[in-house]
Amino acid sequence: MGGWDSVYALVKKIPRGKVLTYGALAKATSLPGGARAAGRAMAATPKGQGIPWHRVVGAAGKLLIREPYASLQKKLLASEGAKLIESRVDLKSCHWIASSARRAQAASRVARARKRKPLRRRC
DNA sequence: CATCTGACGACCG
DNA sequence: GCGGTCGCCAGAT
Repeated sequence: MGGWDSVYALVKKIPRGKVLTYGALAKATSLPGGARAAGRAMAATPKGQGIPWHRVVGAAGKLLIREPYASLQKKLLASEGAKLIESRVDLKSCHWIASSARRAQAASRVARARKRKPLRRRC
């Protein structure tokens, strides 16, 4: 195993309905080898660990993985409310940045306050 | 031990 | 916006 634990940890931290690009992920975790390493990390994602691997997409929000994972990812993202356009995700509204976790937290709080109801958590 | 293969991204035409 | 090339690295055969 490599230092991919930090990668998985960060992926787990991605808010529902948001996505992170391989490049950003690699950068955020200081992964050597860049985006490719992030991709490998995802490919090697241990199943049953509750890791939302589907929230990790390509540079332009494009879904790069192939079947059968592709359809599954689409399905999961769609169920989370992510803006899906064919095989892409609208980063404009769904891109999440680890650096702005603080801000995202605030946004999350707002969303929660808006509903005032316990939002059913998936995954 | 040598080689191949990929869940990538930046660049170029 | 799309497709081809190159660099990069780890795991599989």
